[in-house]
Amino acid sequence: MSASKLGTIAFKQHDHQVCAETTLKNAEDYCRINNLKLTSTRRKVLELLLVAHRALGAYSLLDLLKEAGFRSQPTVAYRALDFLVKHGFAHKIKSLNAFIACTHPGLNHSPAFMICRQCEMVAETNPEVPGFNVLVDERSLGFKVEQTVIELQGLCHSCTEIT
Amino acid sequence: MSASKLGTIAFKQHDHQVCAETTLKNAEDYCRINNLKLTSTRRKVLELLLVAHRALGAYSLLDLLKEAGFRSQPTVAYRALDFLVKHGFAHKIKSLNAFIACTHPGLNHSPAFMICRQCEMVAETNPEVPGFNVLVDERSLGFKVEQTVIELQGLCHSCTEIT
DNA sequence: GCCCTTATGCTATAGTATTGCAATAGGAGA
DNA sequence: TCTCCTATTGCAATACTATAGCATAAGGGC
Repeated sequence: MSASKLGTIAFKQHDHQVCAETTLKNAEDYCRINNLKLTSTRRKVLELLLVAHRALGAYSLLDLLKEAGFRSQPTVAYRALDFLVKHGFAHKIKSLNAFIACTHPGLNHSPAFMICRQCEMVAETNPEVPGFNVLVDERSLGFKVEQTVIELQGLCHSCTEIT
Repeated sequence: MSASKLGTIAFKQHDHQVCAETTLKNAEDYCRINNLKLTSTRRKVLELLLVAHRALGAYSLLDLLKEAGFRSQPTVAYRALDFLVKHGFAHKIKSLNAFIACTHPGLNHSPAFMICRQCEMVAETNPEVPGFNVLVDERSLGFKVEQTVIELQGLCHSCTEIT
């Protein structure tokens, strides 16, 4: 049985390649509509992140870019990542200094991430995911929240079972 | 009027020097009781963090250590910081790659931080701070949370008023 | 005194990210 | 088409953050 047949609710099963292609197509559409340029480097970086299906450091990405025949100076990766993050196609995981593709881009959303310390999978929550809820009352906090970084580290369902 | 007379609820006013001394004394007590060694470098780093009263990068800290007559190799700062973080005397703010003193150390707590992008102040929430609440239901998430990184970026009360 | 553990000294290097400036490409408007 | 403008890319250097490895020293228990 292939690994893609296994899974849990949050770290759910699917074919990465199909998932990647669909998301890439969506990204292209989104860019066309919003007059953004998904240049070949940017597209490749997004594709690499999607196929990897986990968080990648900028320099790992750079290696992959190199293999794919792109230039491999840091700026190449960082510039593409800046673009992708800025427009919601990817997120930076601060805990890992790494980047992950976003599967529902375009929204200016601030998701939370669940990072499995064992299998290194990163799951992004979205408003539909039950079980997680952050309540912020800016008035009583005395703080105007503009951005949130919420990263939960622990064990995903699969890894909990194994242990 | 001194800056210490001003303030908000979350970023509340107080005399940093007094605050620092009290917290340092508490840290000493805690270490004595728990058989930990608050060596002079560790103590100095904690003091510097407390007096700065904001997040400091390891290398800023290193500069301050140097001024204070300590050695200034990175390991000096990082080792002290490791100790302080490990035992709850300080926290690392991942968003900033910087460190901040904790004013209620010893507890193995996972606080949330509010980071003002304007004045760079960092406030640590604790369970008593109203207005902030994270609800995690591990069962429905399918994820066993071991550690949390929660960092809110925005504007503190004072900076909101000014703007 | 001896052993063990923890902390420090020291050097080197790994890993992450940005700056600055020149060159180029592609679209908008004359 | 030509020109201007803006966004992107090429390129080199450098800044910033963090850890590894191994030798030495300090302190506590027996």
